[in-house]
Amino acid sequence: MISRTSEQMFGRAPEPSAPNRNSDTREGYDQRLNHLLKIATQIIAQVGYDKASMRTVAKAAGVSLAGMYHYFDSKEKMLFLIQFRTFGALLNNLREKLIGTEDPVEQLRIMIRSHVTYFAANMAALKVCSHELDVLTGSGYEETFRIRREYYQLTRSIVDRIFQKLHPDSTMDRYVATMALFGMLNWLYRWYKPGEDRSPAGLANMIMELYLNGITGPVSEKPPASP
Amino acid sequence: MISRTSEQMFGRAPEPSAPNRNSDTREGYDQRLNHLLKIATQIIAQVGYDKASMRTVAKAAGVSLAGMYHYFDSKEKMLFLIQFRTFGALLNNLREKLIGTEDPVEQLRIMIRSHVTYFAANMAALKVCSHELDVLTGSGYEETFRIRREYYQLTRSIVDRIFQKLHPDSTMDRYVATMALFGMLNWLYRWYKPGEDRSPAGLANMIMELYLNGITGPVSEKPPASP
DNA sequence: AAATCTACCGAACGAACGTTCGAACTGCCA
DNA sequence: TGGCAGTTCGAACGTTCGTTCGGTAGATTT
Repeated sequence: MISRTSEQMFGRAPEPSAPNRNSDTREGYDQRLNHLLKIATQIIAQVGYDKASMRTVAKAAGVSLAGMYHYFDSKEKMLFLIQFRTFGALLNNLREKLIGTEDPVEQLRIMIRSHVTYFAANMAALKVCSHELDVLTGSGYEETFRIRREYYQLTRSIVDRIFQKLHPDSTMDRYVATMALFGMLNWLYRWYKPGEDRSPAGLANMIMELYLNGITGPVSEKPPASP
Repeated sequence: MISRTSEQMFGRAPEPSAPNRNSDTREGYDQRLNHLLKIATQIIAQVGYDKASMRTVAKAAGVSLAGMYHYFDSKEKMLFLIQFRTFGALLNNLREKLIGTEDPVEQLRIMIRSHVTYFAANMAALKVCSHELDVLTGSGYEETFRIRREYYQLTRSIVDRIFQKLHPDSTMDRYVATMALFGMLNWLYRWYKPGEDRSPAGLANMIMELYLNGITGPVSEKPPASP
């Protein structure tokens, strides 16, 4: 495979400086790459990274086995692309939605709603991200880890400010409190099945209520109804 | 392997009816089996089920590759034994500790403390149980699933009674509430590292507080200090 | 002493895996 | 028209895997 690291990372190929070659080629390439990644994501989510062979993915995508290696240096790089894009989108999503809100409790609501919504819309990708967290090695691992750490720190800073505001003297370990939230969220892929009776928006509201008030606390006023 | 299903499942060999053969043989067998399971648990927890080859486990345990199959029908049966024993111990543990307590909130405290304590004492085994949940197939899967379901239903009934007592009109989905708790608990293996500053008992107390009161709720009175 | 049983092992088998190689086919520019 | 770069593929290579087979050593039973 030709070196095109930065394009692969983001799935973009603006490349404004290069001689403006016919964009059909590049667009076709990216479209095909996205298709392969999508299929690979579904299969890895279903059977796990180790049992998802390149042969299986190739067959499901309608490509020869060797053809896969035109798009991916290796199987691990393929997983890297899935995780890098998903984590990146998750982080960007959250950053955008947080703009303009200062109240930390409201920020936390936004964070939970944002995460659950993205999860519900990309269940396979987030399952791969949650379940195959430590498969990557070397620089691939470090690169995804960097995004995850930013996502964590963003959330952690919100949790910190909530405690600072409401319970400045609490001995609660804020690391534990943040990880408990991620536990609720990252475990979703194990049990959540979308259905009429349990919409993503309703799920997000319940997790918000649980994390903010607990199960013995006061029932919070109903948040603005969402469809 | 000779059929000895029930003994293997529980690691016991009472066998009172059989002619009382020299128990050294049986005890030696069970001891060796436990040793192999312990090593296998550590390795699977470290590298995952798929990448933990029978060769690696055999070498680490000081047994030949073929020797492993004197104790296990197959690699999958080996994993089954690990999960079956761990889930079984977890469930029995909880049932015992729940005896004599009626207040559902206190019962939930016991459940969380029991789970976290067992987790801290058997981190590798519980990691294998949380992470390789859907590796087993057929009857092996169903058998472990049965225990997990009992563990869930026991917890769920406690959650139900708490809502019934404190918030009988709440629209909170109790399934979601129960799964959120399991999310907090089952995600522990991803981040918790034992240390002086974060003891298992302290961790259990924090999770209790988070799940009961949330992060905006009232700071609950300090529970009886534990060392 | 002979027969039986348990515990264990070296060596091999067949399958599946990730990856590579050389050759086709395509469309584009000189 | 010729050549070049991008794309795809069949076939193979080397490795690793779970599992099996035949056999040995020692203890126990007959």
